[in-house]
Amino acid sequence: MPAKRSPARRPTMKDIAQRAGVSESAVSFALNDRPGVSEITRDRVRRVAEQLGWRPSTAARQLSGEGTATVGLVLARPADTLGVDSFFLQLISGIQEVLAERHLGLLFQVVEDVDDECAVYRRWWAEHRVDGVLVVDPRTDDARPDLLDELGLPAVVIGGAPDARHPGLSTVWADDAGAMASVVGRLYELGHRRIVHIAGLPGLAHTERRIRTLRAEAERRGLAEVCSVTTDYSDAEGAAVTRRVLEGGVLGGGSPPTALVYDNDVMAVAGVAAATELGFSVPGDVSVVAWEDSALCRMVKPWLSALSRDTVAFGRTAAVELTSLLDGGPARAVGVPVPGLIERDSTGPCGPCGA
Amino acid sequence: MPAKRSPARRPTMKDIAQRAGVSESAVSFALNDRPGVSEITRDRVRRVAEQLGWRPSTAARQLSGEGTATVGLVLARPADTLGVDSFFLQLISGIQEVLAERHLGLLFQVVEDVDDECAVYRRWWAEHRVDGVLVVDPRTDDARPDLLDELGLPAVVIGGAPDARHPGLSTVWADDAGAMASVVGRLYELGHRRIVHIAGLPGLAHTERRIRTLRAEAERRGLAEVCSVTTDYSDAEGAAVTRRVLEGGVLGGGSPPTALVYDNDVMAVAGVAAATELGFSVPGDVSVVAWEDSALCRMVKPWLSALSRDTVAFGRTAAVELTSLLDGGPARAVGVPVPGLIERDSTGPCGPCGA
DNA sequence: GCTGTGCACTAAAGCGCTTGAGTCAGGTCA
DNA sequence: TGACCTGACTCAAGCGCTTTAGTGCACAGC
Repeated sequence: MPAKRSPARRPTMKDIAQRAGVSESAVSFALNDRPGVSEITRDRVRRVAEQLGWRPSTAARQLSGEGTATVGLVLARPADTLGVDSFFLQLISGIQEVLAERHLGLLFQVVEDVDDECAVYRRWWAEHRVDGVLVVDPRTDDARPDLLDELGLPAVVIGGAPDARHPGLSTVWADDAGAMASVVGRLYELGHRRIVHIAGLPGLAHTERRIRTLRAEAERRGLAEVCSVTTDYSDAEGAAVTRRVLEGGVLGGGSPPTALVYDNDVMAVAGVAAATELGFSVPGDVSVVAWEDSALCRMVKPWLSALSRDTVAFGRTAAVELTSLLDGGPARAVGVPVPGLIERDSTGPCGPCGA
Repeated sequence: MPAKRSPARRPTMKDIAQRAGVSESAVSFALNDRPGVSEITRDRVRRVAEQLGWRPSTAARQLSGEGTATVGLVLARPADTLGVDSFFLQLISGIQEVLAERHLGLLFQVVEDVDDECAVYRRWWAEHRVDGVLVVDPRTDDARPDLLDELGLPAVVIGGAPDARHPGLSTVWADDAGAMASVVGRLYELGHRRIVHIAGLPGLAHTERRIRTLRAEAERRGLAEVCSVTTDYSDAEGAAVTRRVLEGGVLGGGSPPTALVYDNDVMAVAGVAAATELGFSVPGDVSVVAWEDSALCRMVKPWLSALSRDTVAFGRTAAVELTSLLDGGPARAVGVPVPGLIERDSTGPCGPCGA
């Protein structure tokens, strides 16, 4: 027989009942603030429970109809796209702040694509693993809301637009459209007329929203030479697209734009490097704005102007919505503050441009 | 009554039993590959289960003595330190690859410090939430191994040194000492005699190991002007320390070093920026090595020479060890390949230095 | 014919908790 | 005095599984 050190035993309600001299039910009532026991007994039970270091077994609790006290989050991005992006860890740490308070666990999974993600939801649901989920990276044509509806799994969509077709889902959304409009406005003010938007993954709801807004704003202002190019968010594509754009291969007329808006910080940094290599000075020849602020933006020269928002708070808000949903609250759509443009050194007036 | 769409019902073993015309026990035997049913019955049961989309309820399963099919990972780092570091997401995605295969869930939590981390372990244990845990950022004076021993929670320590005092814990470790020795060796070869190591958090086991090794190597080679400075891994401290070091405030004699070794990529990048600002050219005046390779290292000029390892594989290895532990395998200490130095443009021969 | 053996399968207990249906003492009211 | 509450508890069932101890049957050996 292996001399395995016998681990401590977990106390159960039965232990408490015995010690306190009452029935298990009484213990249950006492510990769950249900009527049916006197205050005196309740106190005694609570004390014993504390003293024994008792915590309810989530499994047992769940089996008798309560929830699992766990929410799920799945990230559908290939491992390498995940790398440098600081967004998710920040988001998650915001989420955790709220969940930890309520002793809710976070079940986390990384998968390759949305189909796998759906499979995970099904499995979690069938295995009774989670009470609800947080959905990130909503898409324009997204199978997930329908699925979650079908499964009856409470969910909040992070970064989606409010969606009338799924009244059961909460949404926490940032006003990308507003932010994009303000960026374009500011660039216009600085004299820029030729703008390229190096966007993120096509199909992502916020990517499409930004692209639409850019187009709308351009039309409104009568700018013909404005466009978006989608990428995979990687530094490699950021650099490649930047080269293509600056060599005149994208905008009409064969000449380069005077302002570039990148959908994340990683691409912006890579883009600036690429631009510099091609002999473009930033912001002399071309202005650069990064969507998403982070330490990265202050690690390169020139420091990048960036759209900054409080990602941790974003996560917190999402978690709060989910807990409220779990408490039986109504599904809602709540907005978070519009990202603000922090102007550092990578943006400037359009000099001898527009020629 | 609210017109709530009734969600799909989860099928249970009872449903399968009925449909297949056998008892629940038979179903259990069939589905768990236990003897006691004929192959014919087993097949029939399996087919029915599949057709019904049945998955075992983790709660029920656990309540009857099986595990929870969940492992835990807690990250004890303040939210802001978490930011730019690509290490953890990579590690986690490696871990996931292995866990997903076995349908193990990953319970994830971010906390402030190790005390909180211990509290989480206790809670998880008491609530029966996890079958085992992955421990990261081992420290020189670490309370966690003792605690996990006491709780009898299977665990693998990621990045620790093999630890004879805790025979129950597995360890997955990288040979930092070897890597540091090789870096010092290479720098020595290039003519560098004055080296400063901008280390990570003090108290972290691998930080201390690297510092010790650096000192040992310096002594062995008779280098007097070599030292380590600890930081919090942030770009801010990386830059600040770099300035202090280059202004001669750290090494004896008041003159700057000719080579800098940074414990992560973020600090290395920030450091190069700081050095450039002070008028030092890289690698002309000072060579720079980053410990941990990532896209970041190729986003700045000059491209950074870096110690590279396969972090995703690191995570995979750790997860494999944990699953083997859960299967009743023995605790082991397994090494992963020593990080290799990729020489890019930030390292070069020590020119007119050593004067 | 009887016991023995092996096999395929069923019955039922039990895991730790919640909960609806009792039970029982003490008080109220007619 | 007896019917009737009410508050404080206890009982026991049940959640969905696993598992131990059967049960019933076919076949073998004496």
